Amino acid sequence: MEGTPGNAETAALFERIADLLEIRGENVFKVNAYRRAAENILETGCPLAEIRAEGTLRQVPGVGEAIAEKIEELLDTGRLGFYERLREEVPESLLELLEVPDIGPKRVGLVWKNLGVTDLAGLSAAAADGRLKDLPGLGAKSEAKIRKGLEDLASRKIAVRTPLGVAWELAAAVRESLLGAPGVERIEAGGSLRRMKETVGDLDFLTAASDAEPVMDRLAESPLVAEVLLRGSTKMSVRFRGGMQGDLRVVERARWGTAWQYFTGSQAHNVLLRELALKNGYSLSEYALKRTDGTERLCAEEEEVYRILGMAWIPPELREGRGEIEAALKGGLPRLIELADLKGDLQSHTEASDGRATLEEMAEAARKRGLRYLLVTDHSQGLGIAGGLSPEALLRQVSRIRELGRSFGDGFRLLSGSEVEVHSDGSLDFTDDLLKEVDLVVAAVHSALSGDREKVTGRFLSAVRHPLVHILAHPTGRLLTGKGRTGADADWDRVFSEAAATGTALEINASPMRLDLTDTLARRAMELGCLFAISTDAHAPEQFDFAHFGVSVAKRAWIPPERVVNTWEVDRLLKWAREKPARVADRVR
DNA sequence: GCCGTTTTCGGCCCGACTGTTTTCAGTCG
Repeated sequence: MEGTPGNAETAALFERIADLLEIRGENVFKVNAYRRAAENILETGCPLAEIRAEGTLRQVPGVGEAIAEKIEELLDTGRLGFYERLREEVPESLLELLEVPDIGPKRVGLVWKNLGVTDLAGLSAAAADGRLKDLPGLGAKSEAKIRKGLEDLASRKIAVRTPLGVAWELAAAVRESLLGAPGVERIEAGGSLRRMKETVGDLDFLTAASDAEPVMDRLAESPLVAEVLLRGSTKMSVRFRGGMQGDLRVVERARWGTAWQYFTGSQAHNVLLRELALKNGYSLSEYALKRTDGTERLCAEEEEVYRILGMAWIPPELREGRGEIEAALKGGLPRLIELADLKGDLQSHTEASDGRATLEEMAEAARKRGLRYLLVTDHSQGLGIAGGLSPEALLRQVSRIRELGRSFGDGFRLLSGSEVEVHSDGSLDFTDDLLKEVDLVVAAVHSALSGDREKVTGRFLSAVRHPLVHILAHPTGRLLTGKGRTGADADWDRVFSEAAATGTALEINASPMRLDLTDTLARRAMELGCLFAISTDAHAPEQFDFAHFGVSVAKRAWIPPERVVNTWEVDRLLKWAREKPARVADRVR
């Protein structure tokens, strides 16, 4: 590990410690304490170093005396003695065994201590030799399942996590195919898909039906399904073609509320809610709120579950155990942004650069969706791979947009803009004189994102401080699809603080391949007082449909509508844009 | 290891499914 670890690295380290302790056979509550601390550290947007400087480490939920000391050691030295001693005792290569289906920490400990297995190759050999079936608690069937699990893992049939956009489409197709099954009253997807997490582990479907068998049969026979993994009387698991796993649960309609609440998660949210239920004299499960005397209160809708526990219904995007229950109990849930709040879109491309449709087609598509304005932001010349516009081409487009602008009778406004490249020295790809010709400027860093942290941060800072830059496009540059691309490692607290001070909006790019800013970074930016722009980055008319993904990121970041500049009327938006130079001047003074 | 509007000690969410089992452990969510 180089330098001081960030929150994500620290959380990952505590997760590893939890796994290693569990394999060793440590008390499960102690193990869970590390996991809970890891979760909360990961969800905290504020860097641990800063929390420590404020002396409030112990106020992070799940961080007590022992874990706080470990965090301090990590921050001071970049190392953790406790972890280094632990890994000497428990081989770290054992962690890869946890990826195998039907293998958990107990069985890893079992094969390690009894057979001397320390990695996947060793487990494969033991399974092939028939040495697993003689272990206590295992038999021939378990050995066969493990052998199959190892094969599936090796042939990559098992998907890790799937980008939200991909999972979304599969879920819609599955839901559609199950809706017509006999006896089905309602069917919805829950889990991380409903919470709109940027990647989805598996698809969770909940069905209200008088009879579970027909809908299970329907799923089992679906052409989308590659394999049925298990099937009981109310629960079934499948693997879809492509590798995603899916779970189907069937409940009575009268129990829908508790079931959907449970099936939506997150696990951390559910645990907290169930603990709260216990304090109120209830045991909460997917079936009911049960009094200690055994009587049940059924909830047909989620609202009732939350109401009985003394709070308003919590939007799924907030259910991550990040303080939403405390806020709801105090009546302090934020007013979240909704899709209908968006009045315009502030990043779009036409065939002039790398888009697939004309200016007119894009404008028409935006107008049809009820938007009041659209900012056209074709790439600047420096991004040759995307057919960036020359200064002359941009000027031609600006005058064309002004002409077209008069043709919309209903007040729809087509705005001229540019997605201008930020060079490696922090300068922009177009001159100030040219940029003054457009209504709004979106600045983007597309190259050398993985460079030196200080240098990368400097580029973002120059972009944000520029008097003519209004929005910072897809700030981290990460990509979720294909091989993916990790986002830039910058000092985001500095970038966000500067954006807040200069009134520069940070883009939440709604394209499902980007979702950038991420929810946690957006929440940190929110705390630091930033403005945002939720933009689809549409390269074709149908891509305006991406907007709801961006809205969900904003919800997950607890962002209210007034912080999002494209919820504003166009006049206010343009006034804000014109005042950027004055804000920068004030900042420097 | 964490935590407290009954607790600074003694708890720590709840259940389905499978396989190995004479009553339950392990995995998963």
